[in-house]
Amino acid sequence: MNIQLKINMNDKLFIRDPEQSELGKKIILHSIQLIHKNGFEAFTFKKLALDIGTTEAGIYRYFENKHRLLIYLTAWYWSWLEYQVTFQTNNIKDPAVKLKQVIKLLATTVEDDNSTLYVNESILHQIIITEGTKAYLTKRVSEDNKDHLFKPYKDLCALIGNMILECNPDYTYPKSLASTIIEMAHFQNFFMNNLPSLTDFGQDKNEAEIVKFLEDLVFSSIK
Amino acid sequence: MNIQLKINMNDKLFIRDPEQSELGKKIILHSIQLIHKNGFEAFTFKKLALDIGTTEAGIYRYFENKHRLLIYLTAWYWSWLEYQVTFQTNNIKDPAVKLKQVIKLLATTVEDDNSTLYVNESILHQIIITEGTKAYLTKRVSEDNKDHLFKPYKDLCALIGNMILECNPDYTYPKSLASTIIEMAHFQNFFMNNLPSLTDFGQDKNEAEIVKFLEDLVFSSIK
DNA sequence: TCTTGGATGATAGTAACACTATCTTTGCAA
DNA sequence: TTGCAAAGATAGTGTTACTATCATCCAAGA
Repeated sequence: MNIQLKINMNDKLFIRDPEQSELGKKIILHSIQLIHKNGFEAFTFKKLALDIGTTEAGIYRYFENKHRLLIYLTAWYWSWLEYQVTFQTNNIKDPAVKLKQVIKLLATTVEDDNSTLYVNESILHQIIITEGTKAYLTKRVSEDNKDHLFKPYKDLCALIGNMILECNPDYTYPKSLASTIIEMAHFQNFFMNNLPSLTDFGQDKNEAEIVKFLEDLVFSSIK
Repeated sequence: MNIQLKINMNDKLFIRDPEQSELGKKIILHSIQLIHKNGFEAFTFKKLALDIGTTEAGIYRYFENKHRLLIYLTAWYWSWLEYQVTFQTNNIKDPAVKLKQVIKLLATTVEDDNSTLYVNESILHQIIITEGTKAYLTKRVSEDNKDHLFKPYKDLCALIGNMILECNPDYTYPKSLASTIIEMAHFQNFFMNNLPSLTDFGQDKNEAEIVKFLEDLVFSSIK
């Protein structure tokens, strides 16, 4: 089976759709590599252009600025992850089993998905851990939200929130618990690898421990 | 009673101690105002100098760059908060009551503390919500951690972790739960005010709801 | 076959940002 | 009174974050 996955992106995220051209795809591919390598702060369109072999102006024809590109990458990731969640929980009847599967998907290193050609999901996952929150932790968040730039994130959160309600329809905080496990899946991972004393996983640095912590957190809460 | 609170800062955080001079104190005072007003990305030493009525070079004599200044402000805040936590939970015997008090301190708007003259804790709290994680979500995190720049944050986390253990010595994830409630006290607040559909507090935007959510989360987990 | 328009390349330019350097002035302290 | 450190004043450099313009190239349509 050779299926290709096409994620529809909100067209306010870009000036010209990067999926519609070779240069556009290169921008996505190389920006993921560069941001991963040097971090978002050190990432510039000049360096990206040099890396690709095009010019700065060329990049600006696709994205307004690097912050928009970051929002694009995060939006792409959340959309892809929502698809993964839907796919991987399909046909699971027991809502608790379903929720465990989701936690695993959130907190475990993703394998590179070959049905998307110019995105390395594994590296993108690393970027989301370190840079993901910077997409919305800005003064522009409300404006950007009005343009629906964070819809994929909110959709995933709503999906998980509903799964929580499936487990316990009386639980009072499904959405907050959903956003908590999404963010903590990433933060605990970052802490484990960089500031281990903030976690209980410092010894073996094992993602499975994060999964166990989150499962304990969630299932204790919804009981 | 007129007591003044002096927080001892790691001297790797600055080039010249801002608490030792008028100009230094102005830098702290005005940087808090400017970052709060325009956000950390738009904040520059040029603008800060103009705001204070000094020159760019003057600021650079105190702080290496704006990122170091941000780490300074966050470190100050966490130290101050640890003091508040210690003070406000003093003489409370029941560990559960203690922990509830801590959650309230974390998730509730702080009043400006008049025992610190040139820091407005209330505004600083807002900054920490939006910009706090940017202090450590960088490529430099390990180096900065080696210089103990995040010690106040880690100390607070350890303190709360120990309170959790006081409630239940058998709980497996005290440190991760501590870092979770610290971060979530802020994230849920940010979401409530900016991306409300990620929370269950969209209607009345009441911080007391966040407190209830966190209490439920914590006490369900440690049972 | 010609042409036309859209994508790209090449080049240039500007304002702001992130510093560094140097020299002068000020104020207080030995 | 001299001396020294903090602060002010000014200048300069390389980089970042764009914007503008003009040339080229290529594929689709007339």
